[in-house]
Amino acid sequence: MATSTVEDYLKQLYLEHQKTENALVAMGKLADAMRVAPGTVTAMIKTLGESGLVQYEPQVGVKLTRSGEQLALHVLRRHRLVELFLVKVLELDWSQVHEEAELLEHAISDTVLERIDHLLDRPSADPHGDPIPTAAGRVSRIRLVSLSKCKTGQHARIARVIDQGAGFLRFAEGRGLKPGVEVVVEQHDELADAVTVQPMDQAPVTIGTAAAAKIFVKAL
Amino acid sequence: MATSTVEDYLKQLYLEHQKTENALVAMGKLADAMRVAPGTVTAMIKTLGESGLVQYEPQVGVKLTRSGEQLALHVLRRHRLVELFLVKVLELDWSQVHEEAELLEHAISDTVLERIDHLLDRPSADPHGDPIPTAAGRVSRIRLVSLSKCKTGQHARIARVIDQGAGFLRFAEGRGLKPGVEVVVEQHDELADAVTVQPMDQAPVTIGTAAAAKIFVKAL
DNA sequence: GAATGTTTTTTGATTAGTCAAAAATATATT
DNA sequence: AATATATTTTTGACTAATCAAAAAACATTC
Repeated sequence: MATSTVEDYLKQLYLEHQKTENALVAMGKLADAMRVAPGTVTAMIKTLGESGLVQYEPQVGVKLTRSGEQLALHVLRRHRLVELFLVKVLELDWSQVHEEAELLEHAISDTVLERIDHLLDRPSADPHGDPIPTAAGRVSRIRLVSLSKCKTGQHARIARVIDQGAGFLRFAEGRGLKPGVEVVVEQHDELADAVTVQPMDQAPVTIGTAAAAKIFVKAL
Repeated sequence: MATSTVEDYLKQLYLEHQKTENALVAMGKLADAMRVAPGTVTAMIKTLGESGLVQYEPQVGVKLTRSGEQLALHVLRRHRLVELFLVKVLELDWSQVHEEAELLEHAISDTVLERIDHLLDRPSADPHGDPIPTAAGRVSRIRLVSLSKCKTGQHARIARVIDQGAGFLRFAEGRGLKPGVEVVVEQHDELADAVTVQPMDQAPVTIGTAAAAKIFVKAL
């Protein structure tokens, strides 16, 4: 059985790998993500390499093997199902659930996970719009477009918000910017580095492109 | 913050202390309960003593201090609320929930615990009838009588089953012997070492006094 | 291409939790 | 009481995960 520390390394490695478009993940990046000293990562990655969970290229970086990826996806599945469960059943705020799920993801058995999945009617995304891997370890890879790339006049539906920070999430929710909401891009001004969107039945909001880049939509 | 190992020692110490009618708990007993070598317990108890969580009498035994007890009760509260939650909301079988709760009890935040408590409408007992300590660390101490002490003809309601083993619990459930069920003691034969009870609307069951001793009732 | 800076690895140490086996202590039995 | 048995403590060792700081490797810049 993988310890919860190992599960965290694999999960974080998976997420970094995604972020950097499938390149090897640098040790420093992983150290930051894990909030751990660089030397600790080197040591850990070596042992994960010996267990066949990662492929390690000294001085270059590291990536998951297939079995490491399967394990990472299983952790991610638990994390995301738990998040949705916390929002839907226990009515926590979406800005809180990431932290809670960080703990619970290591303590949920397959039996309980299956019950949650069933209760939520086999959902495919968590409250932030992040896809929930299947029990078999498959992830739907729908291509979405970032709000920061939308043209003026675009009509779309928010599908995903990529920021687990409570601050940003509370802000977004307060302005009506959460998954499921329909929006119209009122104005995208490259020079002003800003996007103005109008969520359905809400006041228009203007946000910088850095913030807009964290919100992904599906064109309508 | 107490590690989950420390939480387990405190919880087990509390339970053993109950079992042995408030005597100091012998190191060997704790070692058995924790499924750990005796020397390990000695070492652990010493450090718990230094943290002021237990009072340790070398060569004699150990018991919780007030602050250790408060912590133990908080763990027990999580454990029992989780058990009830698993049965009521996720519809697990009462014979499974103890094992699951062993894991989850260390991963539930106060926020989540409060939501569960609210959802279940501030329950006072878990699926086995074990009392759920309040958030302030108070436990209701209702005195119940064991089925093994009941006289022939006694009419009573099952209130608690003290055995976390899946085997016994499945057996008991199959025979209608679970908390809430009304029973009549058809016959208590001291010489035969057996008790025959008839659960409401079920066939009568005859069980040995050792088994009957694990079932507690409230006289009606 | 030598000097400077950044990243990664190595080294030596630390903490929590554990075990096996030896030593000490307490309890029972003749 | 003297011996045998059981329990507890001590000792030395191990694993997983971590850090700080020195060393090595790589990258950048003048």
